[in-house]
Amino acid sequence: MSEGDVRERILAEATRLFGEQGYGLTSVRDVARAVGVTNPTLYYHFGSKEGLYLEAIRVHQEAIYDRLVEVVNRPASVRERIRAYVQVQFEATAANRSAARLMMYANHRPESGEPQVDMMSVHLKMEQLLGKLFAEGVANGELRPDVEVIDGLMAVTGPVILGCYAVVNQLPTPDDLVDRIVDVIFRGLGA
Amino acid sequence: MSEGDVRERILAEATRLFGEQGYGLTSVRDVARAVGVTNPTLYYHFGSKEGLYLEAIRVHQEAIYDRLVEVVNRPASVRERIRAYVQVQFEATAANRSAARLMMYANHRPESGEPQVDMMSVHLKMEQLLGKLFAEGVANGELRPDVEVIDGLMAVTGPVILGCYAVVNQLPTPDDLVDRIVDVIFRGLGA
Amino acid sequence: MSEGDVRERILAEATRLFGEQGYGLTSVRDVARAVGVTNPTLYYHFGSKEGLYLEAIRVHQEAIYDRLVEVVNRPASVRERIRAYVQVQFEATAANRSAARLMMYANHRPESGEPQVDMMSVHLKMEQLLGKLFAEGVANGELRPDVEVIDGLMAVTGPVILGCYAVVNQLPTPDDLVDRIVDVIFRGLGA
Amino acid sequence: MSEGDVRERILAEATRLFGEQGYGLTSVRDVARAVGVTNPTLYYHFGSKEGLYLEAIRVHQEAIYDRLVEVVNRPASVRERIRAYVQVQFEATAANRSAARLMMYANHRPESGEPQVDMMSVHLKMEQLLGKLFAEGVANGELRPDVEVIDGLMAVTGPVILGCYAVVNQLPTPDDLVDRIVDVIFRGLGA
DNA sequence: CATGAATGAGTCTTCATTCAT
DNA sequence: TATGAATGAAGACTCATTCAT
Repeated sequence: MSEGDVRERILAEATRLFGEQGYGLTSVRDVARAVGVTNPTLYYHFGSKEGLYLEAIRVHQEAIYDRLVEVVNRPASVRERIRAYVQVQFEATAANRSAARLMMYANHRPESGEPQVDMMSVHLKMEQLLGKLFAEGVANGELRPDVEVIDGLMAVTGPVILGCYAVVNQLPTPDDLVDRIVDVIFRGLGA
Repeated sequence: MSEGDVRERILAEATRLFGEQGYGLTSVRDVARAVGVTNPTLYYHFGSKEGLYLEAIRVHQEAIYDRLVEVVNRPASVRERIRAYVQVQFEATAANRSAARLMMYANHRPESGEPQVDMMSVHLKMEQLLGKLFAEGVANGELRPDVEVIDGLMAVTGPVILGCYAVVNQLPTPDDLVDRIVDVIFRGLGA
Repeated sequence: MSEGDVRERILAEATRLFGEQGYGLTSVRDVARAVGVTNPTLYYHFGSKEGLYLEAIRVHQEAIYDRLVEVVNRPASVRERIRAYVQVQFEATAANRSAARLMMYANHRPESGEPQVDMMSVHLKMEQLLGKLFAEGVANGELRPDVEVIDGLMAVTGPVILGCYAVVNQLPTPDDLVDRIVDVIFRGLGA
Repeated sequence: MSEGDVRERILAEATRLFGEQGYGLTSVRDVARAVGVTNPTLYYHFGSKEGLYLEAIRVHQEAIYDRLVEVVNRPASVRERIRAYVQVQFEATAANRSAARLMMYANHRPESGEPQVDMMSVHLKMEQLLGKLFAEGVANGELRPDVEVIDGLMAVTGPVILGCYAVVNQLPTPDDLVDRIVDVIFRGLGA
């Protein structure tokens, strides 16, 4: 029907269904039916169920990573950039809950039986991104001089995951969640 | 037949396999074979695949929650108890990686197609646990007076999840991880 | 619980369930659960599912045949006895729809795969019963002299089956159904 | 593969097996094996075991009803048409005993547990068919003026069922069965 | 590009039955 | 008498995948 965007529509439905139901419980026919094409059409475009799954993940991984890179390289204070880093992830999650759920799903995938997604390399890339930011912060005095990458990861990525979890599952979140998180990241809880 | 209650052995193998492979890709026969019983025996004891899954989760939820309650009610400073709270979760994770993986899996489950596990109620109970701790800390001056529950959750639970993720996936973690986390929780990253 | 009538209660529930659901779709556990005993108890009393089925049928076959014998041997006109013969079957059907359904079910059983119930011998016995009645009628001038058994069977048993079918399935039937049937049996439809 | 439409061959074997063994004791695999195709092929064409069963019944219901309509609308006396009505049913039964057995089976089905076949609507349609015939007969003086539909049904359908039962089960029947039945229908048994 | 038809392997689940207690 | 626990066999059904068209 609609020109050559069949591929895109398959990816969109696959993202939605893999995210909603998981890999094992989403059948190739589920996806085909949702798109309105027949079964072999999917195989024509993606080769296998696994290929479709991996491609759906890859597309979204790439999209969000690109946005994070852009944010981290902005000319702004480290605090402002950390804030933007958190915000971008929340916004991306809210904008496409299915895709976000799929990423979470892939991250916490079982250690066998499902397609092995290369989440580690993207984690490392994001770690490098944050690491650079922390180093800048330490250098320009915005951060404590003894802050190491591991500390920053715990302080920043932990709350991000929690927040995304809440958004994906539509749990109530305060309006000023991002500011609260940044505040805690910088000041801690201690008196 | 062999030693050990059959029911317990089924639960143990189910925990392992559901954790390793996920719900959808673990077959009832997988579990039965691992235990060394036949298929209907599982149905005799748990009624269905879903019943087995839910029971496996329930048992471990309960076990860890009980330990957390004990730790939070100890006579010690809030800082020490937060430290113990974090440590208990890491230890439990390391002690039974399969069960921990299963809990993570259930937490990040797809929103349909798999058994609906009541993770929310246990989350709320743990939130209350931490909330009480934070209130104590604010009252006795260990915590900043403006700390609210949401802040504490982000600061504490976020790093806990990240750490458990690392332990479950056997990623390298520093020996002093718990101390680093507590330090960041209390002092933040800011200069 | 209740003394020695366990056997009777099993038979009653078996009759009901076999009648309602058929042999193939009624499980031994269905019956056991309905009675409130465990599975092996049924085996203790009846040896097998097939034994239970056959016994349930036998009991009801016997009961209705005895009543028919009694009716046919009454000192009355042939017409009155045919009327009673029809009425007894309708009454027995209405009194225990489950049992009646079971008898119908057994009669129209598939020719393989289910326990072979000896319906033929009871049919023959009832044929003899009616045959005697018809002979009497021919002899005493109540029936046409050329009436043979086959004619009588068609005229009498056909409507009886139809009527029982209606009663079992709770279809509406006229109040004077029996009289109408007897009238048609004797006078036919022709002008 | 082999000649003949696969769908038709499945229907034929399904009719035979459901008729011979009943619904509950006929497995999908039985049918597939008899046709020489694999299990999912049946699902591809009929969606479910129930769908196959209902379709098999529907096809034969339709076929016989069409023939009865044709017979009843012939230009002939009411008696001749009733004779043809009876004969058609016997012939159809003898021509395809499996299908006839299936129709009987479906008619006397248990009231739960098996697919609900809509036998009632076809019964009503046949009742209308006969009703029209009876009304004609009363109008043109072939039938007694006080004959109502219920009388006719009992007199005609009863013997038809008995006769079909005999044919299906290959019991001995006299050569002039149809004439005997018509004779009894019109003249009754009475002197 | 796309499909209608087909399949081998596997899914969860239930069955009638048994046996030590 | 009755049961708790277990089983081998079979049930209906779905899966990812293929191939001729």
